[in-house]
Amino acid sequence: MMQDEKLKSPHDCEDCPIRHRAVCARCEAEELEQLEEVKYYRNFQAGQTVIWSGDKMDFVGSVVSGIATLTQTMEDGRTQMVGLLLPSDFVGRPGREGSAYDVVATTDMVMCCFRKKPFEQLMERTPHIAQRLLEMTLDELDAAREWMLVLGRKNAREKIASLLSIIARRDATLHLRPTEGALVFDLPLTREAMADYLGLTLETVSRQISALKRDGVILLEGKRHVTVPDVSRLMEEAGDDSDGGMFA
Amino acid sequence: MMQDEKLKSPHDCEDCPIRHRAVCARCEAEELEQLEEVKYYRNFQAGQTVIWSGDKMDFVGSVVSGIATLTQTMEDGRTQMVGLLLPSDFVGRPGREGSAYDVVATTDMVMCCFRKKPFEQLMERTPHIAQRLLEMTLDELDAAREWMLVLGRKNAREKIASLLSIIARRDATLHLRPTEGALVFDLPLTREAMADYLGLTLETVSRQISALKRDGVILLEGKRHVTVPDVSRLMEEAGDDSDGGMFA
DNA sequence: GGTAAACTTTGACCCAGATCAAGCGCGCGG
DNA sequence: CCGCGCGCTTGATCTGGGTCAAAGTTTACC
Repeated sequence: MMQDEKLKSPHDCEDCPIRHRAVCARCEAEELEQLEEVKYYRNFQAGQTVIWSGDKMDFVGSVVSGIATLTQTMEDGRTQMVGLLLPSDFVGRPGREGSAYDVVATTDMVMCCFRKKPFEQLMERTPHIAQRLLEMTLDELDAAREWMLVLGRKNAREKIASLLSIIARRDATLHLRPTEGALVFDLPLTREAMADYLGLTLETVSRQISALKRDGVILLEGKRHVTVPDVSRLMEEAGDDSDGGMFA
Repeated sequence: MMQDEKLKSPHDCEDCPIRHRAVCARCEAEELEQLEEVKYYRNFQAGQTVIWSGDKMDFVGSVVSGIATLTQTMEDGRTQMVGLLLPSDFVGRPGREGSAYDVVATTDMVMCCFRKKPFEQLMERTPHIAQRLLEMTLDELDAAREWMLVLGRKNAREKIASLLSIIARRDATLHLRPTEGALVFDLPLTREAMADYLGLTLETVSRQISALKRDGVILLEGKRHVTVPDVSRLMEEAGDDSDGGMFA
């Protein structure tokens, strides 16, 4: 296991790729300067654990690039993914010592970290940060509740379709790819990780993906590269309102 | 359907039963005065809908007494409860027009409502409110994620045990009932509502409750009055660490 | 006090998804 | 170039919880 390196900030907040969507989105130039003082970057390799559940966290931060997962594990080993962290998502909880979940990088990842104590103090002085964090937390809560519907009431095929459409949607907003009608993206998760997200076994995930492919809902190139020829068809399969405000 | 009544505030914030746990918990006397100006109370009867999903909300507020549920419904009628609102819990989302969920009173309920616009403005001026709301939202997010594990990975018996232990725990913190060893409480939900919370059918809920009773994990008086003779036994059945910090 | 409606329990049966078991294909180190 | 390991697919079988059905119990309202 190579140790992750702490780098001197490789770039300014000003031209940070997540400048306008992360927890710092609303900050003024002067507020950014204060953040820069407690900030540092960390690189993680695919597969590396960022934080273990229960561990003391001395930082919070934002995903700059790459993808991480948030998972919970029972004593007997059953695991449930409870969050998928994409660029601009926030990691850690101000006002709490330890992490409640395992955070694992599933791809190589760069995080913009803030030392926890100073960040918490900064938050008290800087409403722009607290406001933005509240907004992001409310969004995450909505996402978590939407996922509760998926876990509690959807069948395996609908679950897979739901996951694909969420990844597709987030991927689309990320690197603004218009692609009229069809969507193309890479799955950032193994079949097993998908199973952990969906409350299924990896075998069922594999079977349902094969079924969606067979039925023409998706096209696969290799195991990970997905094309969705008809997005509203996918949404139907997910059991959601078709075209739920997608063309906004 | 009798129309709910809008009452002139029946009591002062100062002696409000949820004064120190609701969104106003951190407010100073002077801040409370400002809140009082935009506040009013509403009573709901058991079974009454507080807000329909999608409806425009012109207020936010706190549950003062009674219990409400937050549910999501698919077009074909499948429903999933995504939240249980107990006294001091916050209803509504600042910065969003409509409600994403149905909110339904399951018992007679009193809500302390704030007109939405003025509340939002107040929040910008009053860090104590925003801070507290952030804290409460983070707690709800943790609860939602814990519930994702329940929905995704636990079997029916563990689900029921999890629900019982959550209700017992929240009930205990509510009206500080020490009751060494044994816990006693009333189920605030029908079997069907429990099923909607747990992603089960009401038949399975009924069967598993009977099984827990048969096995001596719980005692029932009538359908709703529950005694838990051994809390750590219940936690075991739920698949959680036994005595997870319960005796704090 | 009686009847209807709502809620709950229990039984019989079935099926979606879990489990167990092979085997494939690709990338990597030797 | 080979062989090993990991991720993935597919098949066979099993089972927990869903579905359908009936009947018991409580509550609410005439």
